Amino acid sequence: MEILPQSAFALLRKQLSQWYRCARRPLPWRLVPGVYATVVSEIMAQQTRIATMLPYYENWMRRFPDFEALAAADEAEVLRHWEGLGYYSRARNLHRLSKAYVALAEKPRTSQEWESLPGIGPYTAAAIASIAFGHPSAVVDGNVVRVLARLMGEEREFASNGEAVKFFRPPADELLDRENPGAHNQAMMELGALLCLPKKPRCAECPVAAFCKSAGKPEAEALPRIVRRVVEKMEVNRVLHLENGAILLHRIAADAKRLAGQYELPEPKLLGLQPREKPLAVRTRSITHHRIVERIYRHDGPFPVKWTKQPGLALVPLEKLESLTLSGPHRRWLGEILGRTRQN
DNA sequence: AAATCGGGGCG
DNA sequence: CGCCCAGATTT
Repeated sequence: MEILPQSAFALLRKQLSQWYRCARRPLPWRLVPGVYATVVSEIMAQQTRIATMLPYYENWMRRFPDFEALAAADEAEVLRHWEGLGYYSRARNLHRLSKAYVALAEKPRTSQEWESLPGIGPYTAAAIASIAFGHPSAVVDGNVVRVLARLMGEEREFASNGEAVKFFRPPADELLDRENPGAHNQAMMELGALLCLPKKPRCAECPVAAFCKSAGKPEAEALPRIVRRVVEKMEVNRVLHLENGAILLHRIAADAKRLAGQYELPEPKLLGLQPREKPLAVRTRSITHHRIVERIYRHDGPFPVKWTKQPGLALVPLEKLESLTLSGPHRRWLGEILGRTRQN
């Protein structure tokens, strides 16, 4: 896998590491590093922008400062701290991981050892082993795929993100700075996050532009070429019903595939209602390849069918909302809608 | 190999 | 509305 002439590798690594030392963001897991901080930050960052997960990270570390604290916590409280971040299996797996970790006499160190723990795949295992233990395992995430595709001028079309990750693993391994793998891996990702942007890359500021086949060219923006899934649109109606300082909520079944055990505003069909003309509020959210428009209708009663017969429906006093895990952005919605309703 | 997870922010 | 983010797991 010929990326560059051998003589160029050492200089590229040096340019990259010098840039990284100055340009790296002062992220909390860099300021207060450690094995636990690395694990939590890497799992929270999966498929999630750093800016999005940052407040969750701070809150999480206050409540669960180490593996022991997390292992001792209830799953309900763990999920409550993940509420709104999405991909909730990450939180369950991190909880399981902590319980397994504290029970281990020999703690995992290598990438291979970490990958046997729940929620740890190839990327996260390599990240933990390199950053927290200095082991020479190269990471390949979305940033690294983009940086390498442009560096190498790789124009082939990949059928999926996974295929691209597989393709760029050998060159990532070859390029890895084995003397300083943690900083090198983070530098590659930081380059993708700060300069080698998906659109309008800032090649003029790039420390490795001299080695890059796409630097300064308009073609850079088109790399990597990955076939993306079509976005599916969905529409959902929901009912807001308030009664004596309580709100009607639907608890999603514990064995449901998605959002198990979480609370949401009930859909009209659960209550035998038809959505009326004018929604109280309209909210849009998205997850992976879904884009969901949700219309929230106010209903003061009465109900055509006795809803108390429906499983999972319950009137929850507003002051008890704090301890429940609400689905996705529901807590934010309720804050907005109830705040407005109160004024009316 | 492909689908799923039903989150969010940006241009 | 399209794109993509420090991906992993299930099918």
